[in-house]
Amino acid sequence: MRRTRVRFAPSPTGPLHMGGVRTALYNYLYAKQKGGDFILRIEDTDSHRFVPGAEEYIMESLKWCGIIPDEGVGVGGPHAPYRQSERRDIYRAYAEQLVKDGFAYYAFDTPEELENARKAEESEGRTFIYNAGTRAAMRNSLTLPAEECEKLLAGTTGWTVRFKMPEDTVVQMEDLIRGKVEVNTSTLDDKVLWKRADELPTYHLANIVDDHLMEITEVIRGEEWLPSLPLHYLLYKAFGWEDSMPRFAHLPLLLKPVGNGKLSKRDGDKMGFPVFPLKWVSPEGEVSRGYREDGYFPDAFVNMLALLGWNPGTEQEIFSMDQLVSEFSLEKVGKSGAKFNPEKAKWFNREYLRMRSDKQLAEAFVPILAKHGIGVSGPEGEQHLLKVVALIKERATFVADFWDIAWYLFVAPTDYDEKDAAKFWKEENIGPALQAAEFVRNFEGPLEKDSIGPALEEYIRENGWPMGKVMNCLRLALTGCGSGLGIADIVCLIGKDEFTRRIDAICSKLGK
RNA sequence: GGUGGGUUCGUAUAACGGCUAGUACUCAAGAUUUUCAUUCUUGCAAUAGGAGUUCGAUUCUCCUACCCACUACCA
Repeated sequence: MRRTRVRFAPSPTGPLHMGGVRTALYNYLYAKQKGGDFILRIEDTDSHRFVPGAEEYIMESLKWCGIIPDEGVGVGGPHAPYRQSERRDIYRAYAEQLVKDGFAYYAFDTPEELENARKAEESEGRTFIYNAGTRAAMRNSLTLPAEECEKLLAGTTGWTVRFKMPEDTVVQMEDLIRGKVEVNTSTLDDKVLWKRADELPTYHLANIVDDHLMEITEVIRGEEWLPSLPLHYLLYKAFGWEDSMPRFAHLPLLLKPVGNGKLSKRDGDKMGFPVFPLKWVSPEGEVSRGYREDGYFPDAFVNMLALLGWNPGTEQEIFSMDQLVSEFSLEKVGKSGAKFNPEKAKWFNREYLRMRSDKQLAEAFVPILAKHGIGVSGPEGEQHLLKVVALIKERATFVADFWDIAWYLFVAPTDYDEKDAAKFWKEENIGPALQAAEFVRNFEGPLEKDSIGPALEEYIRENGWPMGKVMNCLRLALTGCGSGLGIADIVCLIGKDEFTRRIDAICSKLGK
């Protein structure tokens, strides 16, 4: 029994999309559950698509999510380097070996020639496939005389090594999620494995070689790789590595919330939700929002992502990372694409916000208060903040909501909502409200909700005033609008002096 | 077009071939509350269509439809 080793192998062509984070997460959960290793490998074999900063972004995203690699770029390990561009010397020999053993050949076709061949087929309504059916008509080491090949190979023209796809053979594969999958090689093409132009392998070769060398036991990746699985099977076979070939699991795709198609950056922009874990600024200066910057807790984000395509088989929805590690199973990963639901993402964050301690939330609130010029100092200030947070956490989805919900506990309103003022600041309400205010001011019991609240209510009831109207009149004075926290709560948190000032302020502003 | 994969309430999903197809989010209504929010209760809402196997099909098989991916010297 081999030690479980899985890898997450993103390409640094841009910011890591939340679907990629989910793939990393599933790999991580699988590895940790089996007591194995999670490896981060960077597949940067496409020199043209390299984007500066993308690799750092990937690492920071995983770190934020708590998906920590045991080995790989950024941490090192026995199979270093883990960046494929730094492993280029390794691949050429493997490509040559395949040629020598008859599983691959050199191809000299120029991009123009390939393009023409494709066009010719397309004009007849077919798709050009470079394989057993067509390779005899192309320029490669199978068709050209040996001397000419020698010459071309020595030249600087960009030739490639292509895999010699067997003719009309059914490849039988096993996917951990989908079961048996069969494909006939006649529909597959002779994939380029290695490029002379930049002396780099393509994904397929690098992937198989590295997975073999790094002793990967399970490959858990996105569904978009399923069509190339037969090629990968055949490569393992050609190398004679069948015995140690990893098992494969192809994850369903993450789909856009409405309509059809996979989740893309555009959807987030259009519908107002992040598609990336962290904020990303492209080299061109284009900004994409991130879950972190939008105020999501990493554990809430991870929890949400874990349930998008996987389910525990029970009705439990809230999982810590440790619980996910012990509960996760590939058997319970679904086969069909999962439409992402931004509302549910918010729900998860709301749940996690409530699970946070008042102390944690208060600490997170401090910087926001500071931004509004509110300082919190001393044990008294902290105690006060704790009380505020305890009161408002049930009403918020994000910590950033705190200010909108409770700003009036820190600063007095400067104006009053016109509609609410017209509704509540009426002659018949003002008198009772001012008397109620006077009652509050003279209240001699402890300034606590459970003490002053019932007393105030009783006072209003005794006088036969309409509770709602009087309370709303007071709320208008205290907050500037007709809805919000309970009056008793507000009084206790702003204190009698401030209470009095606000009552006086509205009287002078709105009259009376 | 070709190849592969997929299809249960709007969404995420549950259901050894066997109860009235369950749960969560959303939405709606009601209760509670001084308002709003919370909370609680209730409700709306699904097996894509058609054959077949079976005593019995959401589940197994086939066909159709639709969706997705792949079809690069990208990953």
